[in-house]
Amino acid sequence: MMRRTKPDQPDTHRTQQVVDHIRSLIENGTLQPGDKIPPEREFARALKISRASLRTGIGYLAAMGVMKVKHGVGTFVADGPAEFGKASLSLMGALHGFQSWQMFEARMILESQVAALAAERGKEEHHAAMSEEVAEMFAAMDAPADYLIHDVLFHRIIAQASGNPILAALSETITSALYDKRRKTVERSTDLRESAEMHREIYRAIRAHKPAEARRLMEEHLRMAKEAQVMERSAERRPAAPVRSRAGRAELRANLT
Amino acid sequence: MMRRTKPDQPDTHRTQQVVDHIRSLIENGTLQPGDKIPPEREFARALKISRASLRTGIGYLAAMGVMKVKHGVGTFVADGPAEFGKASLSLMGALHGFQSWQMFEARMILESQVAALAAERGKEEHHAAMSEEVAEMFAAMDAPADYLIHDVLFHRIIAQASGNPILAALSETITSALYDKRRKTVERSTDLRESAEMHREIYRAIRAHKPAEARRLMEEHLRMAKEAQVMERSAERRPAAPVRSRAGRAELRANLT
DNA sequence: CGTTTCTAAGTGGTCTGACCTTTGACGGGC
DNA sequence: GCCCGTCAAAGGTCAGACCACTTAGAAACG
Repeated sequence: MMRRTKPDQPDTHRTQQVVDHIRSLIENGTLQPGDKIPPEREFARALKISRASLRTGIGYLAAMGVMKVKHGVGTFVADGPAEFGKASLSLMGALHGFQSWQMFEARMILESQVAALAAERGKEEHHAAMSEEVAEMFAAMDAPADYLIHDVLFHRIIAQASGNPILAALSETITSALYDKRRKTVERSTDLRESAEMHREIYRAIRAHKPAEARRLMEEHLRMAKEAQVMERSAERRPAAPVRSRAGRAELRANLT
Repeated sequence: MMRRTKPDQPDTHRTQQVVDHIRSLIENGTLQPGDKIPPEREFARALKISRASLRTGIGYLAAMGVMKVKHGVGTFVADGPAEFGKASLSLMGALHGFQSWQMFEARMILESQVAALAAERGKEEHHAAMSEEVAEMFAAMDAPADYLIHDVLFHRIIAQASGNPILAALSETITSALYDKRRKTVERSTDLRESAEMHREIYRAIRAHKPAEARRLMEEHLRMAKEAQVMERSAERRPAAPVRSRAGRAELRANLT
């Protein structure tokens, strides 16, 4: 019964093969954040696969934020703060009907807890960095765009100070989505002084290792930030996409063996 | 000075073009979860791009969990619960040195808050579904694998009952990563009765609309679950990958215009 | 007639190899 | 010494052929 053309290897799919290979390179330390991988043609030859397949695998990793591709320069291992796919949130928003208040709610829950952890575990280096950003915020109160940058930086440092990179990555995912939206309306903001002062208070609570207070202040801060942003885009388009009804019982079973 | 062969369009990169096109199809309701997109050859011709480029774009969307491709069948819009790239967490774990306790900590923070929200907002349909899963857990106490499935389902329903799909997606991301790990050790578990009873208590707190109690019980449950899992894989490999030191000041500035 | 098996069409996966576009660096001209 | 043209390197796109997996319907069998 003439056997198939099944030479030998189980020959897992190429994409998977590439991802696994690079994963192992990262795990054993051969590749570190910021490193450059070999040119596609060369790397493909080394892995004994076509350049097209290699590209598929790299594309997959790039989509998840694990790698960064620069046209005409090379492909690198991501080195910024961990994050779960920038486009991800907005894409999934379109797909699952995410609402603005839900983003704020999620952010509030995450960041307030993160602030509490930062108050428990923050080290001197973090306090110094936070202090610096607060100072920069006060200095940039009349330059909304600059202010925003230091605002984001401040929150990023807190996330780092929490000592939990996973929570930091989750926060980063939501914050960066919000940041993109914010950048468009920030020029209209007012009361940056009050905002800066709240940041200073949060900073003090964290430096003084007061978790409960840090959490409370962060919640208050985000609550006000939300209202401010809603106000900033008062006169704006309201497409109001039709929100499809929620999942049925059946689809909950997805991915369970 | 002879201009380039620049016919007309700004000609954004192909991948982006594909992603944007599909995004718009989703946003205007032409594509809904579960729908199938046209065959690659046909779709590529319609978009006036090569099949290879189309595939790159689809690959990007698939990597982020927005689409699902099935060899020999077709490509579909994802329909399961929202999630941020399954492989994502484990890949990023390798890259940023995620630790097990950090996953549990993140899960505890997210799920306890989610449980509180579910207690506030849960509807009858959710209570019914939760009740059913609890019953199934009691019925599967001597079949760890089955038990695990209903366990995951139970938590998934709570996430859905929270009324915040973003938080649900974040929980799902972490839970599914933990689920993969757990599946390997679950056969060794004991005390499933106690676990089932805790689930029942959580269910009761949510049904009774007691947020604070639901949060407390969920925290307690996850704390025990963590200890149980640590115990399950007592005699196991401990590679202890070298955790690279944390980010420097510079890389914090990433992605800020 | 019902069941099993085979076959072919449809669709995603991979390969090859050529050509285009973007960067960055080197080096000559002013 | 500065500016700009040129070129090599590396990623991006294309075209077309062929491979591999699924499914459904046809054909053979009981």
